[in-house]
Amino acid sequence: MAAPVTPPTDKQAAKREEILNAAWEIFAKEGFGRTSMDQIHACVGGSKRTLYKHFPNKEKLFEAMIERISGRVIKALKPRSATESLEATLFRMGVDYLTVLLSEDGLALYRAMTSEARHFPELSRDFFGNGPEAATKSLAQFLALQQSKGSLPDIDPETAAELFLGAVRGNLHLSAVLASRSHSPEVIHNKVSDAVRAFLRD
Amino acid sequence: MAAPVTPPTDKQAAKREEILNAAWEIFAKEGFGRTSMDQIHACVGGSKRTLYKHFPNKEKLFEAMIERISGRVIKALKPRSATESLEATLFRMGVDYLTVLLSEDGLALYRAMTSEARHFPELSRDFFGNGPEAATKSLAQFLALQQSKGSLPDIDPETAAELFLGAVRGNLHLSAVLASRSHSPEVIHNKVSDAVRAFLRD
DNA sequence: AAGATAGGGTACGATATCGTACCTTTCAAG
DNA sequence: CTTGAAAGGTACGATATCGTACCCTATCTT
Repeated sequence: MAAPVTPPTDKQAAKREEILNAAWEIFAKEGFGRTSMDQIHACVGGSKRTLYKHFPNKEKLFEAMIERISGRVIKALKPRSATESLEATLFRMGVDYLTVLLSEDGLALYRAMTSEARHFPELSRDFFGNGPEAATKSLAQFLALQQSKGSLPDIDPETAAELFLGAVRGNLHLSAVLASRSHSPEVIHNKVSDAVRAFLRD
Repeated sequence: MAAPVTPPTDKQAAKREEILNAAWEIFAKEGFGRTSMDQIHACVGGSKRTLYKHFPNKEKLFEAMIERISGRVIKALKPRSATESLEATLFRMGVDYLTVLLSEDGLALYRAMTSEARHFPELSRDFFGNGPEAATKSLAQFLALQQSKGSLPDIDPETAAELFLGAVRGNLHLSAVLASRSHSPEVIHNKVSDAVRAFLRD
């Protein structure tokens, strides 16, 4: 006997996705406080009953939506395996990192997590841990490998990774978040290039 | 004849301060959306009429409060004149910068500006311009001076300043904002010390 | 084909919030 | 002492929002 209560899982899942997409659309633009369930309901269509069937309240909807988009953004942050030279790898990692951070979703997610960190502490802690901190650890691992090959001076790799990624962010992230400045790929490339040169002292 | 309509300006100003302090207390903890005028009114006491006499609505109160606290925080960011060695100056500037950024008010202000950047764009733009950007420019000026003395390689000073301050922030700021981690003065000192060493390549 | 189950559409109750109105109290000036 | 403006105290109206209740349609199982 198949589970009798969830046979048409596909449609339900599709509806769920639809709701989450609509919710993100509005939450990302307006923030948690200024977004009403009625707005989301109007955007997604259908009945309020089904909306509340999928997510029992606004908080739960917000959490589910954040976990979803967070997973997506963080996946884009995962470094690809490094087979190029030290300099090329640093450059590529920096560009990838900044590109995700400064993407529309990356910025909206960061704003949402910053705004609601006090009211959704586990959520934002997880975001930090799986996002920026994990990225730092990944880079640190790579740097440790390079040290074992003698291509890098013997500094604490995690410290070095943090310094490098901080330098890569520079003021770009702050200016995007606070001053709504958008940054072209060229600007990103130049900034990362500066950081790599300074890091490797060329 | 003294101005007949505003003789007790002192009391009015005192009341205004009181309101702004109460407002900051709650806004900083709860954010704009979750703070109600009734809460502020209850906290400051007195009549709602007088509250609205000083600030015609919630937005204006928020703006006035942000400008006030922002001015205070930014003033603390202004670098003292540098008379020590290059290394000592960099270190001191870094510590001062991080200390302000990671202070309770600094973090609350940053959260507020990030959360409300879309709805108070001039406010957050000014905050970025007078805060982090101005700090970068100050440091750049100092670095340019050092270059003219030959104590530093010939890189674009503003770029170098941005890289340095970014490295100083590292993950401390992110972890404080997103993961509510607090950082002792020792941690701050160590982090800045790392950044200075890397920057000067000692 | 018939009934059960999910979903659409909308109205509703409870509550909270913004900003105002009204009346009373304080307090300084003439 | 009188008087008039500023501030305290509180009630109120309008509106918005969260979550639920109802009722009707469509789709899927047996």
